[in-house]
Amino acid sequence: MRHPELARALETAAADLGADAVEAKLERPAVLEHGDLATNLAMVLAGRLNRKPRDLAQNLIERLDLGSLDVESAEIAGPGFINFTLSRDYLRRRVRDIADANRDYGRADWGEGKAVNVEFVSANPTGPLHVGHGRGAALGDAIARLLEWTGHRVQREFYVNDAGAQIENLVESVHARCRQLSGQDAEVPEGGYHGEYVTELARELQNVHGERLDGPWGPEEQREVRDFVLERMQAEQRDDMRAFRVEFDEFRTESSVYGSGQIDATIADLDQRGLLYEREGARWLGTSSFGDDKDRVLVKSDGSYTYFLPDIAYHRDKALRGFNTAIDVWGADHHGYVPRMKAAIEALGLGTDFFEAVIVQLVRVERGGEEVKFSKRAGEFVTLRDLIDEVGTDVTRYFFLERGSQQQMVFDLDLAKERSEKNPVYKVQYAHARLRSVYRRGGIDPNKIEHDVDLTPIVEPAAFEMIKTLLDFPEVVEAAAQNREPHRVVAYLEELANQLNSWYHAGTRDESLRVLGQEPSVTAARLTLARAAEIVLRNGLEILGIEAPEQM
RNA sequence: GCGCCUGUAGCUCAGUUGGAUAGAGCGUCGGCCUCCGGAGCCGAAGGUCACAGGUUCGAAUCCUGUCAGGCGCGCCA
Repeated sequence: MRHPELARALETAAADLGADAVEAKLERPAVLEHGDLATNLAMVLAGRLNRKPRDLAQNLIERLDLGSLDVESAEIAGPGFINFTLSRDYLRRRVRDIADANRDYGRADWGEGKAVNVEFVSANPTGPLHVGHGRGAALGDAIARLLEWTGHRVQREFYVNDAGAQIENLVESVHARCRQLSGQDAEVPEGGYHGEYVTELARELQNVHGERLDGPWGPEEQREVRDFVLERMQAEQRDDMRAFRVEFDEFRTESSVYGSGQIDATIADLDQRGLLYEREGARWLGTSSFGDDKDRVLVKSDGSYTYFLPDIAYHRDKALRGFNTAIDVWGADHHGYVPRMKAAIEALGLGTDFFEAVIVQLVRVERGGEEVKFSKRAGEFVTLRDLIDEVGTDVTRYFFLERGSQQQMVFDLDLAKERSEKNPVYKVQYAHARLRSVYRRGGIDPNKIEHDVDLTPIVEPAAFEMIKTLLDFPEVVEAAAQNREPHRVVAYLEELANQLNSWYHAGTRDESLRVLGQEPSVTAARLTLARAAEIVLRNGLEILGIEAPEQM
């Protein structure tokens, strides 16, 4: 909960006592008895001013005009905390602010319109997306949403590695299946793709081309099949992403980087900066002067490029396109790649803040306590499509977003399929639906709920606890956006849902605590609070890309 | 061998950027509700924050070391 006036007053008081340019931090104490807000300012200043913290706290308090700051009491506690209890009227007023802000509550403008490119998923077009991609997709999209909520201009981007050897590998695998389908002896090559979908591709090709593809393939056939396979796989991945409620603004292909002359431009750029050198017939980039373990090859001795070079060119292009920041969501197996990319970015003179990598750890899927390893269609892994089909987009996104991305996670299918409040997704969605249903039962149009009503009928301590949680929302959004950590929003929503549900359930035991059927003034006040809670639940779910249902 | 990530309740995970008495869900146990079952409601038990030092008014959080797990260390992509 923010209280800028109080924070400023504390800073002024600190300056009066001889400590200027300090920032007064206010936080919600963990225990009720410690009031509504607390500051450790006196303890922070004690060392600097060489004074006793508790005395300092006393001096600070004396310099505050408590009444005008809506502070009812300010108490010194423990080693030197100052615990503030705010007037109930202040809290009630701020409920009204939430209802007024409505869909904008939680939004901020500190992003100052900066352009951020968020690149995620970026799967090879060689097969269906798997659960790991799903986690990256949920994370990348939620980060994008968080940045949008905090005043950034965001582009969601998917990098398609359509030029690598893996495509040829898939084409060879399809070739083998084609021959098998026509009754010939053929083996999927070593390290090839074995999933059922490869056979599907072969079958489709046969339907189109008949027997033409049964024999050996010349360059013509190779190219045709390659194009076909690329298009099919990309289309499928796009469909999966759409089903997962992720819309990319841009699919950038590796081949377009090759075709645009940016490789040469990148080489020239680095060369001009004197960071390239030749050794053993290869061209190296001196990444080790920018924090990398060792220098890296860009052009191999046979004249071909390493994977690294087009990747640098691609990221350089992000800067040329005008982005202030490029965030990449990468799987944990690529984390070792981060230092060299950061080094390359710095070598290009783009600074240390332009590029950011968010690492997402592995997902293990379990059913009945046992790991689920394979999907029928993909063979070696569980596909995202399997998860969506089985438990739905909302649940899948929520589960992926619930944990810190650096945390390896277990996806518990049994819990995910549970359609009760045991399942945290439903608990949060129920909380929202419940409030919508209160409006329906009361024949109330939520958009016409009067905010400017007398809120003094709100007196229950539980209600004020919930109000304080509602007031925390903008700070949670800010911290989540700054740290690229959507899971903070999830944890917050679960806490809010718990409070809301228990506020609501109190009415099933004691009718006088219900929203509807009270004195008109009481119902009106509680409706405004309900509205504020509904708004926060809805806005929070929107940040996660999860639906806020009218009813369950 | 080196680097990065992780280690918190039986399980899955949070922990307000160093704050006060470490939290939630699942599971377990008790009560309520229910024809039964499920769901739901109320409550309880459950902790050497991997371990050992250090930094300071204060450490799950920062530093050092150890242990355990994951990942990565190509002129592969």
